[in-house]
Order: sequence, then structure tokens, then C-alpha cells
Amino acid sequence: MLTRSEEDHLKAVYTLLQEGDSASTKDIAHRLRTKASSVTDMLKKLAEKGLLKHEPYYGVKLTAKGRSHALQLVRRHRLWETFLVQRLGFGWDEVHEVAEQLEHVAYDKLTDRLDEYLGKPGFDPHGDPIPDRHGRIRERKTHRLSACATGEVVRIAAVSETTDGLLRLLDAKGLRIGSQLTVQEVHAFDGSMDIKPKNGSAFSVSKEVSHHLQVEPA
Amino acid sequence: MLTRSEEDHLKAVYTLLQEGDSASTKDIAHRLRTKASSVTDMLKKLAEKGLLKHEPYYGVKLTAKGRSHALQLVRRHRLWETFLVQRLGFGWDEVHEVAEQLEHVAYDKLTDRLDEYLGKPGFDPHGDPIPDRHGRIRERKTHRLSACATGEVVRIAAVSETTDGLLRLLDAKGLRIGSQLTVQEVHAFDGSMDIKPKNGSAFSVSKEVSHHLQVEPA
DNA sequence: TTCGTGGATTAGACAAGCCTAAATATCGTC
DNA sequence: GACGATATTTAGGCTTGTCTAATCCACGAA
Ligand SMILES: [Mn+2]
Ligand SMILES: [Mn+2]
Ligand SMILES: [Mn+2]
Ligand SMILES: [Mn+2]
Repeated sequence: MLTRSEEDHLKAVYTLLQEGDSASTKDIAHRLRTKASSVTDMLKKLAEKGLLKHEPYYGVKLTAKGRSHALQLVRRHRLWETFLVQRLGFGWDEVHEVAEQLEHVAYDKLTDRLDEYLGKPGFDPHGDPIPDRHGRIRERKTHRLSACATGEVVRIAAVSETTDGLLRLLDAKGLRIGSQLTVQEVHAFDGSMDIKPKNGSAFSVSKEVSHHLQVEPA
Repeated sequence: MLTRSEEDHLKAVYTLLQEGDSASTKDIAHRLRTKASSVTDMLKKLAEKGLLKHEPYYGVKLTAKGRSHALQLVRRHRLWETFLVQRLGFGWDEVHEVAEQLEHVAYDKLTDRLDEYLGKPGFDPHGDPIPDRHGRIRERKTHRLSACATGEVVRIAAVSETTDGLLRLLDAKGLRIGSQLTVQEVHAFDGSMDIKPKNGSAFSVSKEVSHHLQVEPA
């Protein structure tokens, strides 16, 4: 059984490896609002427990056991987020903190029943895939809106940075998971982009925003 | 903000005072599967935080603040139990452990939304009252089935000891919260009691069982 | 009233997590 | 290939929550 702190560290490692190529001590510390030295301690402990390989000064890699455990955490986190939004009416910008707590309640029966109750959803409110009970993830090939060319017609698949501010901005502009839109123009000067939602008139989004929108062909 | 352990101690104090007249260090330790010396430490800490008065060697009393906090815990615990049974299909004998974890996730918005989602239930799956958001409890006057006389017609209001074994026994006999029954005979020899459910034939229950069934006039 | 007994508290130790400060390693740059 | 910036680890310390063993106290029995 892992402690809450061990779980949070493990999940941070998993997520950072998912997002980039490596999970640095510094980045883990930053994500968990703790210090690098504390992270080193915890990495040693997780390595001793066989959840990851820690090569001092080089980096960290998850073992199969560690990956599996991390996927369970991600599963619980995203299922609870889905519950909060779909059933309790929370906004998608309000659920992260709460799910960060709920994810640590580890009972397979609870997780699986919740999954069924929600209709075995494939994706959470931010468009992130929810691993099934075996840790399997439905893969999709998405790319950033910022990488799209003029004329492309795409659908928003996920928001890759779930900062409250970004989510509320998207709310305000009417951009949701599943929204379909056409790229009308890309301005070289600042990277801003004019987009036109399927039902609505065109407007502009900054590079910062388009960078964090994952889209797929409509 | 209280830690998980502080909350568990506070709730134990509240529950023991509710059930009996005092909350002894020994009983708290037993309930939390810890040791008396650890409990003393924690009582000091809770006293310092103004949640209870601790008179060494005498006993412990909750302050208004402590009682209010304990009621929030009880509220969350019972709401989650209700959720698990009503929505996720858990048996009433399977929910205690899980709720023991979930109760520590403290976000007023979550608790209140869950309460509404469940239809602001007055009682949990074991018949125990659920405090409202202000900590108010719907009072009822119940008495033990074991104290009933021949001929009394009553309805089961609550089970005062939520041991898995007792709950499964009640399941097997078809006794539920709300079940109506008539006391047919009380045997002085062993305190066992013959009861007849409204729809069904009579059978006997032991003193141990009737002692833990809280009933109200039908 | 005195005593024995059992519950309660205190003393002292330990592990888990976290911190700061100091030491150490890596890596890009000159 | 040495240097300095930066990341990482180590050393040492603090707090929290727990334990065991020793001591203290209340209370009922004699
Ligand atoms: Mn978490
Ligand atoms: Mn999410
Ligand atoms: Mn608890
Ligand atoms: Mn209950």
C-alpha cells in the first residue's frame, strides 16, 4: 500500500514522462509544490518499492508495476472529475483539487462501480483519456491547434493544460470539448489565429491558447 | 484545518459521547485501533485547538466548535454511505470502510452538491440521521427492540451497531430499515424474541440482535 | 482510611515527510 | 579540456503521529 505522498510522486513521474521525455527532480518538486531534496528522498523510496528505476543524476523510469499503479491513480482521478462534472454539476475548472483528494481512496469495487455508474466514459471533462480497469487507454492521434494550417476543419479533443484561467477563458469563448471549428487565418506576427466555430461567428485566439488545444480532424 | 487523524479522534469522541455518557481514552483507542497513550497526545492537541476540553484523569467534553466539526464529519460519512448504497449498489454492510476514507475529503461545495444529488436524505442506510449543512439533526424518539413488550407493533428505525456480521444476518432474515413487525413473545430464559414481520411468517431473534435494533411505533 | 487495581498520563524512542544548507555531478561554453 | 551555471543529492534537523515502558491517579473494597 502506498501513502498519499508516494502516490502523488508516482503520478507526477508518470504524467511528466507522458508529457515530455523525462521527469526531472526539479519538475516533480515544482508540480507537487515541494523541494527537490524531498523528491530525491521519495524517488529512493519508490525505487526500493520497485515502482521505478532511479539512476542518480540521470533520471527516472517507471517499472511495469509503477506504471500500472500510476494508471490506476489516473483512472480514479479522471473518473471522479467526470462524476463531479456530469453528476454534481461542477464546472470543469473546479474539479481538479477535489479529484486530487478523491483519487487516493483506493477500493477497486468503488472505482469499478463508479466507472459503470458513469457509463464507462472514455474521456474526462478535459478530454483526457480514462484508463480502463486493466490500465488500457484509448489512444487517439491529436495535434495542437497552433500547428494547424489555414482552412483546416477540426474538433477540439482535449485541453492539455487544465489551468483554471485557461478553462474559464475557453468557457467565455464558447470553446468546449467536441466543438468543431475552421482555421481561417494564422497571423505570423504573434501566432494568433482566427477561428470560426461551426455555429457562430469568427474570433481570434492567442498562440498561448491554441498551443494548449489538442484537436483531431473533424 | 484538521489532519485525518485529528478528525478520526474528534469523531470518535463525538460518537462515544453520543452513545454513552463519557468518552474514555481507552475506548477511543480501542475504536481507532491505536494505543491509549497516543490518544492522550491527540486529546491534548485537540484541546489546544479549542475543539474539546480535556480534564486529565477525568474526561473530555466537546466545545461548540468541536461538536460542529464532528457533525460535519458525520454528515459527510453518512452522505457517502448513502451514495454508495443508493447510487452505486453497495450492500449496507460494505460501505463503512470506504466512507471512513471519503469523509475526510472536505469541500463544502462537494458535500452540499452530493446532499442535493441524493435528495437531501434524512437518514443513512443504517437508519442514522444525517446532519444538514448547519449540523442540525432530525431527532426521533426510538427505543431498542429488546425493550419492547408482547403485542407491540413497531417499525425498524436504525441499527445501532453496524458490524458486518449483524448486517448480513439482518439481510438474511429480511429485516430492513422501515420493516414493520409485531412482537409475539418474549422468552425470559434467554431474552430471545419471536417477531412477525408484516408480510411474512414469524421467527425468532436473539437478545444480541434485538438489543441493536432501534425501533419506533409503527 | 488505607490499598490495590486498572485506567490515564508522561517519558523517551522511532519512522515518515518535509525543510535548509552544503556538497557533488552534469553539461554547454569558451 | 577547464569553468561555471544549474540540477541533484547528501547531511542534518524539525514536526507529526505512533509505540512501549514507566509513572501517576481515582475509586471501590476492606
Ligand atoms: Mn493527489
Ligand atoms: Mn482532467
Ligand atoms: Mn475516517
Ligand atoms: Mn452508517
